[in-house]
Amino acid sequence: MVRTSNTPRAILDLAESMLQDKGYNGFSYAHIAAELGVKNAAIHYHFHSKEELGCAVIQRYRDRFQLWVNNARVKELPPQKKLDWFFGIYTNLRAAKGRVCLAGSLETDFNAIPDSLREQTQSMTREMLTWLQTTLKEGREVGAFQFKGEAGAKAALVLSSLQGGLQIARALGTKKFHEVVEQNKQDLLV
Amino acid sequence: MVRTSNTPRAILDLAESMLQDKGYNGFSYAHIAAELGVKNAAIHYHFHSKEELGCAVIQRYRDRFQLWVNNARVKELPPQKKLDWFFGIYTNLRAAKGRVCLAGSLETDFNAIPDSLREQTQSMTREMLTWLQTTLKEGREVGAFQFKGEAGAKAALVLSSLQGGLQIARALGTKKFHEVVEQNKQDLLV
DNA sequence: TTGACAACTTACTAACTAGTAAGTAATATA
DNA sequence: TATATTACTTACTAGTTAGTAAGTTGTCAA
Repeated sequence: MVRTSNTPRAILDLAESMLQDKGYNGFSYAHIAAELGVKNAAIHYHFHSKEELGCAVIQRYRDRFQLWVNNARVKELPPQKKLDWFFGIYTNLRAAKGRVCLAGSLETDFNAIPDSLREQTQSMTREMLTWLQTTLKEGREVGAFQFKGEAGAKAALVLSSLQGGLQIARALGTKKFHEVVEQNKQDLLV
Repeated sequence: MVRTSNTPRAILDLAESMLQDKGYNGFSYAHIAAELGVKNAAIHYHFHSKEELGCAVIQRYRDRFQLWVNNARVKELPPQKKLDWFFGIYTNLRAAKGRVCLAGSLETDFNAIPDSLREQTQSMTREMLTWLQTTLKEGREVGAFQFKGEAGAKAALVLSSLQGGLQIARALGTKKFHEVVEQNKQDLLV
């Protein structure tokens, strides 16, 4: 058979966007199959179970994130630029049909998803929070940021607000999300 | 038949806690019926459809919130006490088996719920945000709070972070939620 | 040219979903 | 005491869910 397209990747792309759009219990194999123009069983051929597919989506996201933050050029960026990039992830999600972040979607469905997805979600969230904490800490040390208390707590506040901001924007519009981003920046301003 | 209990209320209580636990697509009439020790159809007798039940849950929540914020005694509380009460809503949710707030749950499932629920969610979120904005504004005017920019934007940041904080705590533990609350307080400190 | 293999489709299952129609039993009211 | 009403149960439906088993077809390597 001619392999004109990368089906597993197309499935992952769709699963990721559907997770961000409707949540883990809001989409099915049938939805993915229909969108891709194949049959239900074709999805099962590439991803044995929905649980496996979900895990693969998060794993790919984690890999993408680590690849970026470990990139040599990125590491040399000034703290403000790093933070701008991070905020940009969420701004892009909001621009893409009002998606929410993977972490927010999976944590909200936390008690309705398989164990392995919970563990993946935990790792993903920890990795993002750790990076943000380090970036804020370094930023304050070089005088780029200003905030009271510990970097870990400020990172938790910033991450929570971005995650919640995407959700609130669904009810009250994109303007609310931008207010959250701008207020975060203003609060960090030296 | 003996009416020893208030079934509609028991259904609303269960539906609310299940919404906060598993999301709109994570619970069914069968779950509620089983928990209540009645049959599926008994739930339909009191709430014609799941959509109607969902709306009733949010409406009751909105009524409760408005009753509190419009209470004469509450209105005379100093801004810090008002804010402490508001934070307490979320702290109590976290303590109750790690529930998330209704707004966060419904906004995350926003594209997978009926229209009427979207409208209810919108109203609920607007009402909470409006109250928070007013409280922050008045608090700054009397010198109880300090923050840069407009009260609306700061309110959006605080509300987003509480909502997101409950979710992140599911993955990383209650400590993360408390960090979010304390950082919010510290950032508002005069 | 043959045979292995990848990437599917067809056809199915068991469990669950919201929702309905008709029947039943206890209680309140006339 | 008769009747109406409330609060259910029993029994069902049509649609959807994840998942499986067996068959099909195009491609490529030996």
